[in-house]
Amino acid sequence: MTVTRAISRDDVRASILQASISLMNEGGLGALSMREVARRAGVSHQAPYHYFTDREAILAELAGDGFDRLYDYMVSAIGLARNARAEKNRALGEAYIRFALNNPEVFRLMFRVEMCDLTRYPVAKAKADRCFQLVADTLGAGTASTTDKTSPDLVPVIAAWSAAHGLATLMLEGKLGDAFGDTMDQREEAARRILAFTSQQFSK
Amino acid sequence: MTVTRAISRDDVRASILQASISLMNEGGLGALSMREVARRAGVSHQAPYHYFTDREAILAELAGDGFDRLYDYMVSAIGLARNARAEKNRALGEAYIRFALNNPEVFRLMFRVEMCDLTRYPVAKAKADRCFQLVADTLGAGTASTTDKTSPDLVPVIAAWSAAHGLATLMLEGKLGDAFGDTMDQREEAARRILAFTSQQFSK
DNA sequence: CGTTTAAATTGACACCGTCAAGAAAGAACG
DNA sequence: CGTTCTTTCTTGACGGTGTCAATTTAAACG
Repeated sequence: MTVTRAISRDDVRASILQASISLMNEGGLGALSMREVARRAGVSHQAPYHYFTDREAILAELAGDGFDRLYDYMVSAIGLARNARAEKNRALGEAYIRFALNNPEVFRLMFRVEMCDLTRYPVAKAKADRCFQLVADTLGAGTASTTDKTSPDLVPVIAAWSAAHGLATLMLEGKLGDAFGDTMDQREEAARRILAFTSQQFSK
Repeated sequence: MTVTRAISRDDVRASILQASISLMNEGGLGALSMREVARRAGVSHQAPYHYFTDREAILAELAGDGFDRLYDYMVSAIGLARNARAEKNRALGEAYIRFALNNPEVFRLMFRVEMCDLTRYPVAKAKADRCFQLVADTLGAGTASTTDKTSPDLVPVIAAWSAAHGLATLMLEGKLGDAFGDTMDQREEAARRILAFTSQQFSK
């Protein structure tokens, strides 16, 4: 009945994931190789295959974690915001962008289909869907035909989501140059300004 | 004085690029390997290194081509649009998204800094900047403090650009699911609707 | 022609992801 | 205790990659 073991199966799995995370954050997703992960976790180069079917399965797990963290970011931001629709929406967008800027590599991973195709990883997909549902529920809370909950008008929701996602992406990839400063604080402040403008326009 | 040669140096270079393009379009950027490119171009595995310093240099060239094509997309769309600011803006956004959907792989390449860091490829960077300038000039043409051409207010420009870019990205990566249909026409039509909404909101 | 210089090739190295087979270790049972 | 069985891990191999180095081929020039 295996009560106490020096190092449990879960420990190895966790150390593999931990190695993957630090590798991703240090050298980007390109530096996350199966063999280097194994090396860092102190196991043989094949051991990770006993916990993940292949490299993409590890990425899917990391992406899933990312969606969980993004969810927390957004929930807490919504909770803190003043109780007006426009305020909630603005807070949501800011949280989205803050997450992206603070976790660039995992954000990339979460939104690049060729890196891990979430349709093949149901649990990660569920975590992603939970995020999208939260976005839709929050942004769509005051839309025209929202009386029937079954099919709210997705157009305004996706429009707003696109605005936040596009801004996050462009900043992440350095496409906005240093027009808004180069420190993290300056970038976040710029993002806030741009998002405030969008949010204001979208509030009629 | 080398007048006519059976196959010129430029021919080889062009065939290498052509192989790269077809490889990218067939199997994605991951399928674009130095050796496979060489194989397709009918040269040795090392020959491409006489024309491009490394893999990233090829990608930079492809990205540059992409920006040129995007520029053409946008210019022609602006030219066709009715002569009102809102119409031009809408046409610009539609062209942007049409390009992304029609050229997914090169669009990804153009906006992923770890694939080719444009700061290290000045000619490609210039082509990119030309695009961004066109966007800024078009979108910023009627902004509040646009009297002084030196520093127009970038906030509305980037807000609108983000909206289009985010929509393109989300569609490209399949994050919008099949909520808007799965054929190309349906997707484009959906993009038009969403963009129309955004554009309308941004027009006050 | 020979000589010089550029171009292209072959070969090697260190990685990578992953399949396959074997070793080690532990649990179950007599 | 020993034996068997099963799960866990390792070692080894294969074909692929990007790229450096040395070498061969081809072109240009005198």
